Amino acid sequence: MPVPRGQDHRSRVARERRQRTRTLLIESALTVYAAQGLQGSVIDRVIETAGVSRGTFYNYFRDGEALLAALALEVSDQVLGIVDPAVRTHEDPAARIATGVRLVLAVAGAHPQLAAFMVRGGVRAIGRQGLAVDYLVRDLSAGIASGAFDGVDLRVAVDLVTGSVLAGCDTLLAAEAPRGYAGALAAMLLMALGVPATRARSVALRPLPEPDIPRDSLFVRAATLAASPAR
Amino acid sequence: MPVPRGQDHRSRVARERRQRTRTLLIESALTVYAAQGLQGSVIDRVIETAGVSRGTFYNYFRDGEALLAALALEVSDQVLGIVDPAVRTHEDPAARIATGVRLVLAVAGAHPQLAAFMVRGGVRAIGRQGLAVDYLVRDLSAGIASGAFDGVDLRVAVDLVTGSVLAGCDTLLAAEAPRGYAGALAAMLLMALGVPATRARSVALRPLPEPDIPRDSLFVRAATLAASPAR
Amino acid sequence: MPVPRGQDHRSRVARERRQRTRTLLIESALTVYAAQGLQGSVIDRVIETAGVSRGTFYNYFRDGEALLAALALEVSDQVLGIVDPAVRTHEDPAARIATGVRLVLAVAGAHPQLAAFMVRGGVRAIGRQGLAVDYLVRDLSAGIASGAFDGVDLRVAVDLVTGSVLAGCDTLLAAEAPRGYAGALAAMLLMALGVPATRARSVALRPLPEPDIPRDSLFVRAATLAASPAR
Amino acid sequence: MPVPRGQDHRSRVARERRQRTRTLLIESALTVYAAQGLQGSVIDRVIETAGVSRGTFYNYFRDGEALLAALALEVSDQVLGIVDPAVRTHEDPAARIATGVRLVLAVAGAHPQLAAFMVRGGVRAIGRQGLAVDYLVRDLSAGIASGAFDGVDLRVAVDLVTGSVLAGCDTLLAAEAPRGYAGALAAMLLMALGVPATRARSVALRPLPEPDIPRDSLFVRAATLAASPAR
DNA sequence: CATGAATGAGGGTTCATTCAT
DNA sequence: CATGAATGAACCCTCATTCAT
Repeated sequence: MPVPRGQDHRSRVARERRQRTRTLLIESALTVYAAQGLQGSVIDRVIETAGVSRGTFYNYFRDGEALLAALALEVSDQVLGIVDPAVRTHEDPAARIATGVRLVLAVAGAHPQLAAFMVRGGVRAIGRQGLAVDYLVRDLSAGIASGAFDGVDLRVAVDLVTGSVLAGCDTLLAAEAPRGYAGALAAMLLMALGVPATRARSVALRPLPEPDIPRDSLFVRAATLAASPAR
Repeated sequence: MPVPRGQDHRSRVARERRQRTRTLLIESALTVYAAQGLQGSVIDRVIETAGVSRGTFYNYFRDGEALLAALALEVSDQVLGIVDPAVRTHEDPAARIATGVRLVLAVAGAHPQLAAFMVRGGVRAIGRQGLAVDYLVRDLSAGIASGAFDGVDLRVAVDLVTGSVLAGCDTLLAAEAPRGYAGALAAMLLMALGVPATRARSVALRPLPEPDIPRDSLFVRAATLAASPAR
Repeated sequence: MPVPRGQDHRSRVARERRQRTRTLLIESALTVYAAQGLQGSVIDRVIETAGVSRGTFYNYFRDGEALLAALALEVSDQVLGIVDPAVRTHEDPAARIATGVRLVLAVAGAHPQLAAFMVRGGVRAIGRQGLAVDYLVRDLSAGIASGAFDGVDLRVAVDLVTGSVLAGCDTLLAAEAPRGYAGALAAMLLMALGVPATRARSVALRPLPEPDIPRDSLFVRAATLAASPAR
Repeated sequence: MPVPRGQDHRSRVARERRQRTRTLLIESALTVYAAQGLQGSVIDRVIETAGVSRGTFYNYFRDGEALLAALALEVSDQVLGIVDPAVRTHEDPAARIATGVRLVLAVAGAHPQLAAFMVRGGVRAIGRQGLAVDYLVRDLSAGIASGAFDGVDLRVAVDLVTGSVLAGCDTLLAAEAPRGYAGALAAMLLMALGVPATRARSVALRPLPEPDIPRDSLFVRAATLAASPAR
């Protein structure tokens, strides 16, 4: 009669539980930040949404800022996880930019919480140093170097793209985006970068594969949570 | 029924004083919002900066929100007062857009408090309904109607311009803007709108008259206040 | 018809009110510290005792520590104000020490809150640097220099006196002090300092003037407060 | 009905382990109390220092108070175990008092954790009822009865001795004690008790055997623990 | 109208203790 | 018995707003 390796088993179970609670808190945080931005009683609402006690929160995050940082990191990770693989299927810098922009807007459109998080100050949290900007810089630089984006200043281009996408999220959130909004925005960005109109439109409007959002992604789970808070 | 002169005089003086205090509070508010956004003890700092008592504040504004609204209105007014006259000197929609964008960035660059206010949430306060957007819509619509901006969706164009300018303010604020930043941004926006590159650059890089910022404008006075708070 | 100097009057009234509240808080603090020492919910009880709101407390003291510091200073001041004048009526170091010790114990005996405050940690707050110790050092040094306290180490003597007095306060607080307790303690301290027994006793047991405790002293008012908290 | 040996063995081993953990917790408690008094997260630090889980702690002590009580008892026991044997080698009450005082200070000097524990409130925990005071009373009473301490009030004498020793610990802790501090203090105490100066000094300054502090005493082990917490 | 003391709801954080595994 | 996640009461502190003078 084999004895279960109690030690191992116990600690594994504990570790898993810990991870689950941490994730739950981050999901709740997305829900809360999306709903009310950075102001007000963040922690209170997070724990209520998560169905967890006040003390538990502080067992996982030193304070609200730490939570926001963790959330920003997670959001950044997951968005990139969805967007970058599709971006990488292209060699052409213009196609990469267009794909990235369109996919980000697609995800934001499908997950209003993400759009809201970005618009309501989350982007500040991710910051200029955010990974997403690194990827954008990567593709813009390649285009500039290859002559595809002739005479373009990197800094200006980054602001153009990030600023437009953020404003786009706001529009998506307000449900005021016309059909083909994302494609049109991407096309205009390419034109701004010097891509001829015809090509810009053909690249930016070509069919886009559905973004592959995992069933248990942060965004999906947070949406569920928003619909029916734990407890 | 003749009003005694004394009466008249007294009430005029009183009205002027009232107006001065109100203006002082709005200037202080700009200083404070620019310095710390919406977090922390806003009103405390406003009255300290203005050198005015707590009670006085509430004699002029019902609450903090009312102050923010008044500030947003004032900022919007003054920016337009500086920018629109210069914009109106042009008939050409492209020139109008470029001039507007460049001047807004010039003012923001010259007055970090304005840039900070916009970036730190002031834009939310001004809102989409803000006058500035109306003017932008006016010029974009004209360009679309005239065929200058061919195949452009108004909504997308608005987002592109406003988003880029806002991101630009952030860059200016971080003092990371290269020389010619505003012109380059304007040129790219024109290209995005379908203006051919050569023309876009010639329009967007042509010499710009110094923005005419009145000596006693909100921005100038707020800067003074930031340097040496009243009292 | 003379106009009241409104400005002056108003600000004077305000200043007086401010002072009164501050004093009230310090009195309440003495009551509270005496009752429960340094542990537990100090601020809550202070404001309840003072009949004042939470916010008011923080308008006067940055935190509990600042309150304790102010209280310690005040206690130190007032005890010395009562004790030192009587001490100074003597030239003889032995008489000075004996008078000081007896008076401190007399005040502590008459005002259990003072005794409790010292025993419950207030002395830590006053600290070794407290003024009282300075005065003690002054008199001990004089005695050592004059040869009255022959072969005595200052540091050791300070500890002997302060330690004994503190222990004495504890005994007074427990109401276990026999008649003549303070005099007997003072006599033993003089003997420890090398004063011959007969003289020590004659000096330490000679009639002592009643300590002159002002009607509105901290101790008297705190006692009133303890009996019937404001509101 | 013979008990199987295995049973016996197992339970003995278990009992010993239990005892070891309990001791470890008490040692950790000394370390913690010495370092920070009663403020802050006592239990957290105790279990961290002991390298033991939260739950384990509560298997050994009902609550924090029970731990403090156990610690106080243990400290008291061990100090007396070191001091009393040496005291008992003397018949003379004066020698007994002097030896006791000097040894307590010697142990406190050698083990700052002990000094800190006593000063930081441990004495309150040990309380007047503490064994040490019983032993002091024993020797003082004998001296009074024998006429060696003529005209001395027991209560006053107890306060004098305990108060001075406690103040002495504070001085030792601050590392401000001059050479010969303990002897000088003891001599003054004897003089306070009526012992003539010459005799007091000869008794209190005579060579003192090194206190015999067992290698595995609470103090030694706690010091080790402070240097390198378990785990 | 100006003043500034007072208010108290609101939000943040800690830590002794419990309990399922 | 050991473990450590979860708990929540108890505190601490802030700041927009009111109101008597």
